Amino acid sequence: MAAKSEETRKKILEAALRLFRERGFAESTMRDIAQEAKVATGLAYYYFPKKEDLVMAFYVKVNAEMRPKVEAALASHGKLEQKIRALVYVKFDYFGPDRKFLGALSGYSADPGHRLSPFSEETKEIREEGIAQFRTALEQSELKVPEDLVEAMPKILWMYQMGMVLFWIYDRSEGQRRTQLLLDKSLGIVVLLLKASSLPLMRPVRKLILDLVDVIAGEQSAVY
Amino acid sequence: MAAKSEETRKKILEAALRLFRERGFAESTMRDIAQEAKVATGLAYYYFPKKEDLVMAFYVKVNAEMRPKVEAALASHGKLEQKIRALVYVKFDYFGPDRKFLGALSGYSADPGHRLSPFSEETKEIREEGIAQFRTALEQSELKVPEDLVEAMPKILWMYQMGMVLFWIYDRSEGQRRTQLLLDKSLGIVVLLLKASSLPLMRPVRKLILDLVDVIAGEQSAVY
DNA sequence: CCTTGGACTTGAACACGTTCAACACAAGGA
DNA sequence: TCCTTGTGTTGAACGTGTTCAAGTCCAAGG
Repeated sequence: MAAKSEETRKKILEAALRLFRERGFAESTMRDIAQEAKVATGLAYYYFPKKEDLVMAFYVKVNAEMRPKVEAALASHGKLEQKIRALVYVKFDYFGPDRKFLGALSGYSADPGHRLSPFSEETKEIREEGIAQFRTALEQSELKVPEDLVEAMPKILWMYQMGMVLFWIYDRSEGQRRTQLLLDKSLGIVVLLLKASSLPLMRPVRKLILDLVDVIAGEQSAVY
Repeated sequence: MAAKSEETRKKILEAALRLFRERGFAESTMRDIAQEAKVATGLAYYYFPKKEDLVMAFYVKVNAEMRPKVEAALASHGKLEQKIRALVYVKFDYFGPDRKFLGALSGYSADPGHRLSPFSEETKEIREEGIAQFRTALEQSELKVPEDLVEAMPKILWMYQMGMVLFWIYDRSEGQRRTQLLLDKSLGIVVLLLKASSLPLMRPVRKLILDLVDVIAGEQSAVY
């Protein structure tokens, strides 16, 4: 009966997330987690071979739970700027209670070789989904994206979002005011640049940006 | 006799760096290091309370050793673009043999709360020195930097450099061609933007950039 | 009903970062 | 010369992530 197994796995994951939220990631021992789930230490490892895998599972879980909200954000009327803002805020809302716990991990975020990095092979699926959100937002908007930028643009916006989230995670200002400020000040420019990008005059600039995206994105992930 | 103590410290640090280079950071045990230095494990901790402190010491050491080369780079004739490039290359040259070992650590780089992060309180001195290098480069150049940007510009260039170094660390292409490409493609724009920044038309853009720098740099470091 | 194979579960054991109580030793001071 | 003080130095011990040999349990085949 696979259901039983699934049950156990869930029990362990929930115990882990409970402890992570209460005490933080580093402060929660695998022994603690197992005990909280009322199983032997080894069993936690049977389902989650590394402590990191618990985080990975958390990431997948939150991503799934966010999906409806994301769709709602995309379905809402409003200009592109509003939609981008809405997309970012969905993330803030969902990660909100876990901001501190995320901070403990996000050390890894810069290292594309690390499994938990948003740029890693293992997070690829989630990343693609995130990029697709921005593709949809762009398609829905009345904005005319130049042919040569169609592919890269969603990636760029996703990167922009990642920057915001990263900044937000480390933002110690009360209520993360600073992040809001940054978002307010930067989002306008981003959209402005997007609009300006289709000007004929901008052709060389586009070429340049694309080159940069190419160099940066080009196989610059996975195993180190 | 303080000299004896200093001697021991050096012996341990050298053993550590030797092992880090040979096997990598994670693969070198504190026990290994102590043994390589022919001392007890505890003694390594007497001089370097955390394994990280060995890395910190490495960072300080390299920074000091780089200084003459940096000065040479700054003293050389050439346009601003050449100097920036020269500054970046000094770093590549010095960190070259340790690129892999740096990769093992630089997970921390995104976390300003982590001691080893280039944005942390503990690396402040080294960071300031790095920023000063770009200040000098700017002063030496014939470029007229608008008054309101004088303070921020070196910081921006330093950030640009950090980006390049980070990219270089993770660049798995042969001889880090990709990084060279990125540098070639981006440096031109950077300097172009620098020049354009003094145009009267650019005043609002400058204001905006400064606001952004303010938000980002504003106390966004230190203890989490 | 017994057996067998595989999924599931256990707790002890290991390696590594780190801590710490204890000891060694040199330099003054009595 | 003995005592005191402080800097060096030692190795055992602790907590944590992780591994693993040894079960336990159960469904399916005989």
